[in-house]
Parts: sequence; structure tokens; C-alpha cells
Amino acid sequence: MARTHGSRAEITGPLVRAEARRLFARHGYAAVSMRQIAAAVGVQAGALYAYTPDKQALLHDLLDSHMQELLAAWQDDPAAPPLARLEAFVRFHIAFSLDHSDAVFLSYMELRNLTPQNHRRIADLRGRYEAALETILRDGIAAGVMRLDDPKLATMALIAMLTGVTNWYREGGRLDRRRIGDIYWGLARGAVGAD
Amino acid sequence: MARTHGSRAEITGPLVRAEARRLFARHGYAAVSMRQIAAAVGVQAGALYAYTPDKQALLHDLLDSHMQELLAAWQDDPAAPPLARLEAFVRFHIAFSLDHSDAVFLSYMELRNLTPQNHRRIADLRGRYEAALETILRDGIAAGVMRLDDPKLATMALIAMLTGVTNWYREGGRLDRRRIGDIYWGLARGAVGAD
DNA sequence: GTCTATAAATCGATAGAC
DNA sequence: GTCTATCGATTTATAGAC
Repeated sequence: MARTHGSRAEITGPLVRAEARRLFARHGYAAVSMRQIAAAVGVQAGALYAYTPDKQALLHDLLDSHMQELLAAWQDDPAAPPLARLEAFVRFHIAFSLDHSDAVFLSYMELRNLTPQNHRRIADLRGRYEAALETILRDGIAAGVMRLDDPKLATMALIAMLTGVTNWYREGGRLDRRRIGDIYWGLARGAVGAD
Repeated sequence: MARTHGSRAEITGPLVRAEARRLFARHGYAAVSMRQIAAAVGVQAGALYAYTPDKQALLHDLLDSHMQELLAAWQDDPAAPPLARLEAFVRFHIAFSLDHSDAVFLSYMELRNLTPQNHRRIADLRGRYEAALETILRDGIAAGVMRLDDPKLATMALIAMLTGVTNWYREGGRLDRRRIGDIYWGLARGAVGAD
């Protein structure tokens, strides 16, 4: 697979990230060697260091860009009814998680392999995303269309429930994505006490 | 920390397992060396091999005994009303997860580092536990006290939601365990469509 | 049962040629 | 930008002394 010389920086860079993400998600950050990543990309190990200063930076870069993309992709409409906003969030979170299942898996499995400084940065981004859901729940309670004892815990519970789809979903399985969204929306609507 | 000679098999064996569980949960299976485990136990690395044939067997043993303990601890009462059984499951699962948070973390984070054969065994045990909840949901639907489109998905969703407590719970935090159980039971009751 | 010592393999990262 | 080659550290696991 390794080719001899020949520069293809435009495609090698993204490929390094893609293969690292896939292998880290599959086997774990610590279990994957730079040589394995290089082999998947089709270069020798030394060539990777033209794209990342070291392995740790590669992991952090993957998690950081994933969280940035997640935050940029979610568009709330504060003027819409809270239940409609919650339904949009449920469907968005499931779709995004399934479309980026490797990165989602990494972002809550490999936090422990980040340096403390890198960990704080990623945890902060995640906190912002959780706050987006919590705002919807608080608006729903204030509007009298949701009944929740503790919106903070409900936020954590709902995100855990929705993210869980990545644990069992298989392409071409019993249910398509639209139907999965319907079912989880039914569960979420009930959980927040909507009638 | 390392002592020179002196046999204490009765306490060293359990200690090896306990320290391995703690370190694997904290840093990940692949990231923890046998030397690190030995140092935490207070022996030299070679001594560990009196208690496990290799590192892989140590991981599998931790996951297997955890799942066995989980299955043995859950006691369903098929004669009780479905909603009471679900409440019992919710409170049991949260309490057990918090009491064994390291093992719970391992059991769904390090499956990928098991050999295929070991993986099948653990996945089978997990499937039996999921089936225990699914039975309750199906009974609840049949009794007309729950409304669920898809009990299989609801099972996965509820377990993911409940297990999520281990991601944010900190001893001595804002809420005690009883209160957390109350809140999650409220969410679960709503999710299954109970009135 | 635990120690010391070590074999054999692999790791992350770098140097220098092209 | 990628290659080959390699350094130095670290890994799992084993052998043999006590």
C-alpha cells in the first residue's frame, strides 16, 4: 500500500485525520500506533509528522473539530414553541450522532487520554452544547408545556439516551433513521412530561 | 512501595483485580501497563502472572465477573404490577451503576479490546440483562399501563439514559442518590407513557 | 508467591536522503 | 512530502533464584 515518494498533501492531510478517527474509535487511542495509522493512509510512519506535531495533538484536533462542527450545526429557533424546538433537537442529535458515530464515540471515550489543558477545552465545548438543550427545557417548563423536576439532570439524561443510538444502530437494520427519530421523539416527549 | 518477598496470596489476588479495574477505567485498558498495575498493588510486574495468564484474561475476567454479579443482583418479581417492577429496575440500575461505576464504565468502553471470543461471551450476558428490562416493558404494554411504539428500542434508550448517571455523578454533589433515583424514575415513567 | 533480570517485540518521534 | 533507518524508551511475558 505504501507508495514511494510522490506528494499529495491535499488528500493525505484529511486522510490522516479520517483514518486516525476510524482507528481510534475502533480500538482506542492508546491501542492504535502511529504505524497503524500510516499503514491505513498508505504512507510510512514518519510522514504523519508533516501533518501533526505528535499523537496527542492528533487526538485533540479530532475532538475539537468535532465539537466545533456539532455546535455550528445545531441551530435553535428561540421563537418557536418549546416542544417543536425539543423535537428538532432530538432529531438533530440522533442524525448528527449517526452521521458522525466515530467522532461521537471518541468525544466521550477518549477524553481521559487528553492532557488536562486539552481536556478542559473539549469539556467546555460539550458544556455549551448541553446548555443549548437545557435552555429549551427551561423554556418549556416556563411555558407550562413540560413538567420536569430537574432540568439539569433531564438534560444529561436525554443526551445520554439519544447518544445511545450509536451503541446499537447498524446500517440496513430493522429500522430506518426516520423511524428511529420518531420513536425517540416519543420517548423524549413523554420524559419531559408533555401531554 | 514494592516489598521484598513475603507471600500474601489471599489479599494480593483481589487487589490485583481491584487495581486493574480502577486503572483500566481511569486510563483505558491499552494505556495501562502491567507494571503500573503491579506498582499500584505493591509488587513487581512478574508477580502478576501468578494471578492471571495474561493482560487480556485479566480484562475479560473483570468484565465477566461484573456481568455475572449484575445479573445475580437483579431480582424481578413477575407477579408485581409492571410499573412497580419498572420503578424497581430504575432504582436498582442507578444504584448498582453508581456502586460499580468503574466496572460499568469498563463493560461498555473496553468491549472493543476483548478478543472476538471473549467479546461474544460478555455481549451475551449484557443481552440477558437487557432482556430483563424488555420483559417488563412488554408486560406493561400488555397490561395497558405503558404506551410504547417499540419496546426493544425503549429498552436500549432507558438503559443508556440510566447508565449515563455515571458520566456526571460525583460523591457529595448537589443531589443525593435517593433524589437522583426519584428524578430518573419520573423521567422513565413519562418515557414509557405511564399516566 | 515474589523477586531480579532479561528476551523479543513494539512504541513515539527524529534525522537525513531525495 | 515522503522515504528509509534508527534511537531510546517501553511493552508483555518468561526464566530462574530464593
